[in-house]
Amino acid sequence: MRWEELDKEPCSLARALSVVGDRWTLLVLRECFLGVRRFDMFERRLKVTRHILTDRLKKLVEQGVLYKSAYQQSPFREEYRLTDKGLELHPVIMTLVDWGNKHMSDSRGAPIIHIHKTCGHSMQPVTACSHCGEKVESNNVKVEVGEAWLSQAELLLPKRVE
Amino acid sequence: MRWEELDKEPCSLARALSVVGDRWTLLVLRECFLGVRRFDMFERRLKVTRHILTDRLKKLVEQGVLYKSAYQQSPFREEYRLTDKGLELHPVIMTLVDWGNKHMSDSRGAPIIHIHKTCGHSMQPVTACSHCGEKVESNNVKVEVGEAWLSQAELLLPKRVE
DNA sequence: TGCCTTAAGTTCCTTTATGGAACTAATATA
DNA sequence: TATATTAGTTCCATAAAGGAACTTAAGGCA
Repeated sequence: MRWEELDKEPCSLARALSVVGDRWTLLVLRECFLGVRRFDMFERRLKVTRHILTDRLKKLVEQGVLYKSAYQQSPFREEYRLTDKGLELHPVIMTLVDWGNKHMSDSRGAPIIHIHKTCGHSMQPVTACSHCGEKVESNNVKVEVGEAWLSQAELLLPKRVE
Repeated sequence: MRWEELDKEPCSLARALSVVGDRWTLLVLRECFLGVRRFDMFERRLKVTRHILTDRLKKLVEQGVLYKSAYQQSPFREEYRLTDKGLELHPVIMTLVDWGNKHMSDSRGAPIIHIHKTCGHSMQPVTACSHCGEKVESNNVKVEVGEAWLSQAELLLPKRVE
């Protein structure tokens, strides 16, 4: 399979990765969540080459994750801001940060700390069930294919090995 | 910055992405969570070329996300299985699937449905605070740099734009 | 006026990575 | 003996990433 065909797959992970699954894209979005909006700020902070940055920002705008907003008229300049679709990637980034904190830290401990402003405490993100509120883990979740997708997605779920 | 230096950054997102942030890696892990263990099964299901698959599996083993386990002696064959470090990527994948379901679906609706086996209901993953249990969103979380990292990470958090 | 700076890119070129197909090696099976 | 299975490797063409220089449209300043 080629990478560009990923958005046609009957799988929401594949489709999500067709937007945020390549090099640098999630780091660009990290900057957005930290309040960065302008091209030169992204460039200085990410130290990524300009044409990769141009490409990623353009694709994120095309996908509706960011939008461009003029911040001055002469000369005309635009900045990049998160749409609602983009803001909803926050759990993805927090969950990745949490995994990195747990599994990629050295003796100095976690580089990043999340503070829940509502309760005032430092926190880890817990993935919970929207129905019962309990913590969800890989061994108590079953993956099914949506009805309308059954015909195209028959091969998505393998015959279970055990 | 070059991609290979990402694991040295004082940022857990960068470090996490140095392991799972390139093309195909998270799709390989999707297959692992669905029970796939053997090289040819990964290949048939992902339709990715063999040397990319070899490379990704090798890196995931090096990073401690997968481990190799012999399943027959003659000829000697090994399969790939998730370590605890790998299993803890489940929230990342679920959260990405949920975003894909919400934002990348067409008129047929979500391709993937999660069933919480414990309560028996279909569910969406909700990212909650480990301290108070409430739902966490981008506007009620503050990101701070861990004390031991302050000197190296002074530039990680930008001066706020507003 | 001429020269330097800022912001947001483009262009050019070299080095890596990806994608596709064919080849290898050690058995097992017909 | 010929073919199949499993897990790769090798070779080659195309695409993406990385680095540096160039562009464009102002604004500031000597």
